[in-house]
Parts: sequence; C-alpha cells; structure tokens
Amino acid sequence: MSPVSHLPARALAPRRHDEILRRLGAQGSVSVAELAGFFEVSRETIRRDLKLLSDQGRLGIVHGGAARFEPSEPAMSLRSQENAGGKAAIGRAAAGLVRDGMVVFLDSGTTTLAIAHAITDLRDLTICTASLKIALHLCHVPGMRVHMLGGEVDPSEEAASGIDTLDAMARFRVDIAFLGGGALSPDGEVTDFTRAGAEQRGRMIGLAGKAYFVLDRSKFGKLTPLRIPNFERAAGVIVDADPEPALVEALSQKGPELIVAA
Amino acid sequence: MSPVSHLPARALAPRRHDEILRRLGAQGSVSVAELAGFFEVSRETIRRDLKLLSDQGRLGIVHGGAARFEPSEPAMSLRSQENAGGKAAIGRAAAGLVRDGMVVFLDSGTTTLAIAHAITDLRDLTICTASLKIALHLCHVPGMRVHMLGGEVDPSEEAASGIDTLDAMARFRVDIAFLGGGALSPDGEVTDFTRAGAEQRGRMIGLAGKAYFVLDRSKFGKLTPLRIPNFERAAGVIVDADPEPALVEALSQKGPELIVAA
DNA sequence: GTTCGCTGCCACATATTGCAACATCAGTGC
DNA sequence: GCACTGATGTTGCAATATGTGGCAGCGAAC
Repeated sequence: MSPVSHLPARALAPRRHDEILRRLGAQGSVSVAELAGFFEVSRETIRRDLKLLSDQGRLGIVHGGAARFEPSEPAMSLRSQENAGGKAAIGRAAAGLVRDGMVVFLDSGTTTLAIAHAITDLRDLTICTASLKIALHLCHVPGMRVHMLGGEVDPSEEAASGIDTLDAMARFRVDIAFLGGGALSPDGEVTDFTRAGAEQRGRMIGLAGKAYFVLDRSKFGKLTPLRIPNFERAAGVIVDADPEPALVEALSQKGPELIVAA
Repeated sequence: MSPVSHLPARALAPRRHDEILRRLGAQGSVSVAELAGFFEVSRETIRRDLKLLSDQGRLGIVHGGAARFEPSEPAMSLRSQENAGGKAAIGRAAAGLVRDGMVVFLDSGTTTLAIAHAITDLRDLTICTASLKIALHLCHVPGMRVHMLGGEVDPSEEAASGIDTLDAMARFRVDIAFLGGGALSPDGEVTDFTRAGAEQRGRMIGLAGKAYFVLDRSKFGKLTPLRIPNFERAAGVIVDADPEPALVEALSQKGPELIVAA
C-alpha cells in the first residue's frame, strides 16, 4: 500500500539527496537497505537517487549501496617503483635546466620526486610544491628554501590540492615549473585524470616563466579524459624514450619542445 | 508497508575495505580470522576482499592475513625518538579526548606525531596540520580528511610556518587542538623557542574550541625564552609524568587542567 | 481531463556470499 | 630429513541479496 494516509510527509527527493551526501561525507559509504529504511521508501527509489547522484559524479555506486568517489590510480608506493631508471634520467635532464637562485615549482608525482632528488646539487633555490614528500626531502637540503602549498591532501598523490592550493600558487613568481600529467595522448597533448589537476597545471603554465611537462614512457599513447588548458604555451615536454614519430610530429605542431632524456 | 529489512545488516564491501585499510594503517597487519570474526562474514569473503585490495596495490597478502607495503611503521618512527613510551602514552590520552567527526588541529612535533598515530581508530575526522609527516601519515587513513597548512617549511620541525600558515590556520573552525611547546617552566607555564612559534600557538588557543598542550617529561623545568600568549585560556596540559608539586600548584593557579597520561 | 514526474511492485538478470571438498602451508616431534 | 597435524588457501556450486527494466497508480501542474 502507499504510505500516504497518516504518515508524515514523505521526504522530497532533494532532501534525500542531501541526507545521502551528508552520510557519505560522514561515513564514507551508505547502503541501499539502510537508506530505504530511514526514508521509508522502496529500494528502487534509493537506487534511482544513487544513480542520479552518480551521474553527477558526486558518488560511486557499489553493490549494495554507494561509496565516496575516489579516482582509482595505483598507489604512490607502487608507481614510484615503475620505470625508476627512466624517471631518474628525466630528473637529471630537468635539473640541467635549472640555474642557481631560481624559483622552482615542482608538481606532485613520482617523476617530479625524481627531479627533487636530482637538483640537490644546486644552490640557493626556492622550491614551491604541493607534494608532501618533495617538501620533506628538499627541506633538509642546505641552501634551499621550501614553500609548501596548503590545501586538502589527496592520498593518491600525497599532495595538497584544491582551491587553497590554486590560491597559494598564484602568490609566487616562478622561474621554472615542472609538471606531471596523466598521459601523453597520441595527438601530442598532455592530458590528466581529474578536472582539478588539469586546471591546476594549466594555471601554472601561465604563472611560470617556463613550464615543462615530465612524463615517463609508461604514459605514452595512454588516454585520460581531461585536456590541460594552455598546453601549447608550455616550454617543453621531457620524456625518457623516443615516442612514435606521429606523436613527435603532432607535438612539434603544438609548440612545446620535445626533450628526450638519456 | 515499510520496506524495512529485518535482516542483520551486513557490512558493505567498501566499508570492510576501509576498515581493513584503517587497521593496516594502525597495526601494520591484519589476520583473516580476526576480520572474519569482526565483520561476521566467512573467511572466504575476507580473502576475496584482501585479494581485491592486493590487486589494487594497497596491501600485500601473507599467509593468514595481510600486511602493508610501506614501512611508514608507526612503531619504528616513534621508537627512534627519545622517550617514545611517554609520548605514546600522551598520544593515547589525547586520542581519548577526541570524538568522531571532530575537526582536530595537530601542531608539529614528535609528541603530536604520536597523537596522529593514536587517533587512527576514530572516524570521520578532519585533520588540520602544518606538519609534513603528520599529513603524510594520516592522509592514508580512510575516513579522514587532511588539510595541510601551507607556508615556508622549517627543516628542524619538518612543518610549514610563517605568515601563510597563520593565515591558513585562521580559516578553520577547530574543535580541539593539540599544541607542542618548548618547555614547561617552573612557574607552570608553557614557553617556546621562537617568536613565530609562540605566536602561532597562542593564536590557535583562541581559534580552537579546546586547546591542549602536550609535553613529555623531558620538557619539565626547562627554560625557553618566549611565553605563549593566551596560555591561561588553554583547556589543559597533557604530560607523561607527575611534575614537581610546585609546578602543579602554579599551573592550577593559571587555569589549564593538568592531565597525567599513564 | 490529460500529461508528466515520481514512486512502488513485479519478473528476471547479475553479483556476492557461504558451504563443502580438496589442496597447501607452517610448524612440531622424531 | 620426514611424517603428521591443524590451520589456511582454493575452487565449484547453490542460496540469497541486490540490480534492472517494464508497467501501473497516484498527485500535481496545465
């Protein structure tokens, strides 16, 4: 029977959505049965709610309920192992572009961490980064000033991100920036996993005197969903192996110089 | 009819995964039998969960259970410190003051790092810290949001400090703050080494609902040059041993409660 | 009255789980 | 080193919970 007659007014859809999102924030996950009981509606209704919120990208649906959305990228500890040699070569090549006294921005990521290890010979650098590990490493190197950008910490990157980070970034005058990326697409463009990441990197291209992307060979020809704004204004792309000729050609059309690290 | 289920609510898969990872973070390893008992599911289910998480590279499977890869061992990093036992006791006492859902500020320092290790059992905390190591540790605990405060990194503290940090701090509504200090002076006051540190801590006393200082016994009776503004408005001082009676008396005159951790 | 959106019910598809039988592993005593 | 033993890991299968799509009832808006 329909639960109309003497029951208190049934919760409106937006009210359910608010409550669902509130619970998600509080508990990390919600179950369909639990919510159906709470709102006194059928499971189908809850599922439709979840489907809707999922389409908006506000949560991820799992069997039996929903969970906070987390873009799944392999854990940091795993990625740092992959292609360590290539990353080190990129690190050395990148370090060669840096001069004493510069203000250097280092993005989060395992390749940029390799750069952090490669620039310890330089003097009087000001480092600007959102990566916890990079900050932790470089702050112990004499003659370096490290500025940590604040923000909400993304566990998969071990770095701050979000509005506060963008905000903090804008305060610096950066001589040279090294940026990571999710992939080097076949048409010669660097793309990213998340909207926020793409935005942050695109912003930095504009802020830095010179901006280089660093991508190891495992990122070649992959596809991730988001284009990086301003990409054509980057100074270069540093890689650790020759990409496909078509990719090289496409990249040279766009503008950024291709640097292959030995 | 109300579509409420009368079945025993079974834990959602993501909830199990969160709990498993949380325990891994806290204890370093988990056993299949233990988890099966806790969730009231069969061992096979737990094994399937572990297999899944292992495929994602978030843990390693061993005979009888699972262990984590990264040796960010709480035990190791803390044991290497002086008076590790005392700090751990303070950590537990501090964790006892925190409730699920709170916004917690953790100052930099080894004693507050011990608190970070002790609060991994709690749920849905928002952590606000300037310490790189605290952020790095807690960002991997499921159900915690970590906000890193930006600023220039002080190598001796491995934490951000300075004007940007003060600025970022002021944006948060903090329920409970745990602050370090340079010394517990004989007249029952917490003092600090630097002007900036004293200022930052004094500011946080005003911002937080409750502010506790944490000081292990090695800080008793020492003298450092700077008084902490607002000290008398702090909620308490947590220590790991009974101080001199005179010091206890002086402290009780000022206001903050003295908590001696066992 | 009609249309439209939301909801609940139903039948059927799919996913997850527990059980049971069997294979392996880590100790233990000899 | 070897056999024994209890605990742990694996696999196939059946039971059950959950997901999906169609359809109809009910109000609200027009």
